[in-house]
Amino acid sequence: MTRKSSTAAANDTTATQSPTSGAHGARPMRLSYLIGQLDRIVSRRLSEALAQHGLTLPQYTALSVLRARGRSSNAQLADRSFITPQAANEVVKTMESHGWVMREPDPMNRRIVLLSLTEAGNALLGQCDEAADRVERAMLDDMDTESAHTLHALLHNCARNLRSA
Amino acid sequence: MTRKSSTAAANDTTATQSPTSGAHGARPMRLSYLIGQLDRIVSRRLSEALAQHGLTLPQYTALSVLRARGRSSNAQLADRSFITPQAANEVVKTMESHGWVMREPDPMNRRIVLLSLTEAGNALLGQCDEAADRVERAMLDDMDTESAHTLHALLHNCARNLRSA
DNA sequence: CCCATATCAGGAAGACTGACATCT
DNA sequence: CAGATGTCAGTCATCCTGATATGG
Repeated sequence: MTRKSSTAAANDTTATQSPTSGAHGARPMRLSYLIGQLDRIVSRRLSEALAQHGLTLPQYTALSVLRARGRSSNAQLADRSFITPQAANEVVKTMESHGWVMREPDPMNRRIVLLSLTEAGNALLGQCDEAADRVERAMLDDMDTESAHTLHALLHNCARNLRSA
Repeated sequence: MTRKSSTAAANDTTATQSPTSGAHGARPMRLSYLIGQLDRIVSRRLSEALAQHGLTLPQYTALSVLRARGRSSNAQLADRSFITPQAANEVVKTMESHGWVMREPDPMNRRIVLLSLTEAGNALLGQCDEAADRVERAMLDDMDTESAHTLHALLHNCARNLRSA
């Protein structure tokens, strides 16, 4: 029984008024709060789904990045996964031992190790995509295709704005 | 200099084709990926901004929830912050020692401890709101008010769908 | 007896900073 | 020598699971 969003609202003694802040109750939560909340829920759902296939969320992210961008150095992978090169290296080491990714020296630069998906990694990724699709479909639920597309564009825009800032 | 989204694209050896996956290059990243990415960036920015006021992101979240919802039990706070009661308790203990939140026994149920903002906590929260506003303004940047409102609604909808599922 | 709440204890996963060697 | 990369080591903040005690 892992935190099933319980029955918390049971004993809702909902103080009619806070002692310090004058007005509350209908105050809209800020965007950063909603983003964090949603990420928490999605990550949890996704992790549960991926666990059935034997991999973690960071691993799934790395595999997705490698498929989308093709051969990448560890530094590139880290940058695109928004984690540190050290953290990315940890993930890669584990996945290489499982035979999901390959590491081969860059013919152009002996200092760089290029990473890419193996056949096994690509196949596993395909299976996990289905699991991820199920989670996202549940998330979108009633929303139409256009709304989903709008959300995609808005999120992308927000990330771009903050990255360039 | 902490990971300034570096100059990674420098040595872009961009393999013209992945060895395993046939087609890639323009594959759109899935929503869960974008959500995670954006949360990472926002959290980092927000944490930096909040640090100047002496508090962490989980603390800011807890203070915000307490202001928005009024007196709450630790269990309620945890549920609304999407963390475990134990984690919430950790945050509360620290904040109580700083004098930002008050703990008083529920007159209706001696087992429950009600949490609420102190004057100091409310004042500090107000200062941090300004810092958070700056981050969100940078995030929205060129987007108009309507887009921001749309994003807010969509995120809220997604979270609701997954929570009820 | 059963459930919810609060809280203590232990521990695991992730990410960060610092340091160092190698290569361009 | 400067810049970029990969990697090892240490550390830390956050969150989790497990267990206990108490109240409704």
